[in-house]
Amino acid sequence: MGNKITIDEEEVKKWNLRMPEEMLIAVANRFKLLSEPMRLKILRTLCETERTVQEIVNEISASQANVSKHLALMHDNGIVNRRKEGLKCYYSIADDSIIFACYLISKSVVENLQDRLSWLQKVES
Amino acid sequence: MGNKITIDEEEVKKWNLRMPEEMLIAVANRFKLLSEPMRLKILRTLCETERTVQEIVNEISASQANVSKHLALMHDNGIVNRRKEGLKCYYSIADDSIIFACYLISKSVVENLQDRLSWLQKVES
DNA sequence: GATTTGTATGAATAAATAACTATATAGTCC
DNA sequence: GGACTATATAGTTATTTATTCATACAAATC
Repeated sequence: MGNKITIDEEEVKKWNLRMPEEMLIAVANRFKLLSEPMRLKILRTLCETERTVQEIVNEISASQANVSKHLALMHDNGIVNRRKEGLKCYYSIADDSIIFACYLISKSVVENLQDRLSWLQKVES
Repeated sequence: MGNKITIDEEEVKKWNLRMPEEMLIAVANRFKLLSEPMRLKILRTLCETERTVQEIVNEISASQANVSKHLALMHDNGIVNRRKEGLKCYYSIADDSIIFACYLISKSVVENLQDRLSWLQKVES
């Protein structure tokens, strides 16, 4: 029946606190990982369950080399897990907070679009 | 006393749903905005309250031109507000979900670092 | 051991962009 | 209008990186 995630707003504001430069760069790097549509597509396929490279290649239309490189990058940065089984290599999401961030941003982007649409409708009428 | 933000996990999983290509690109673009340390620094100064360009330039050490460009970019993408008052131009955060995302990712990055540290300590001992 | 299959990697190319310098714009005050 | 201040913009450079093609590696099967 739907688990709830609860977060204290006070805690959110702590992001505001001074943070060493390298921490900030680490955060920026993590965002950079999420800033490519192709990687978001890959992560989306991993939401349901782990997948092999080939499965991902088939789902999204992209070259094997490209998918493999993106997966390697995400693995190096600890946001996906790798599990080898014979020839196949299964990848899965290692960090749920990333999916959460995707959800937040998606929602915000949609709301933004909706606002612009309703504004357009007002202007047109 | 802290307000609580509550989110349904079921809803989070909806990110998983098919999403038109352009939406995905919009989400990626928003992440890209957050993927530069300099922009995170700027956003951080805006967390407390609105600020002028000069105030930001003084707080973080960066050139006026650079700060101005980053602000323009973020304004064009709707994540900061612009308010002119005479010569000065006040910027503020337009989209709180971005701060929330920063919080989430920061937390995850810190935990990740802590894990690596404790792993290192185990190895060393 | 040779072949096949799944995945990774190296080199090359093209595109995006952060930062800098110099300059322009725009509002304020004399 | 002229000087001054705050902000924005143009042009340039250097760096990063997504993608492609070709090839290497590694495990399984024959």
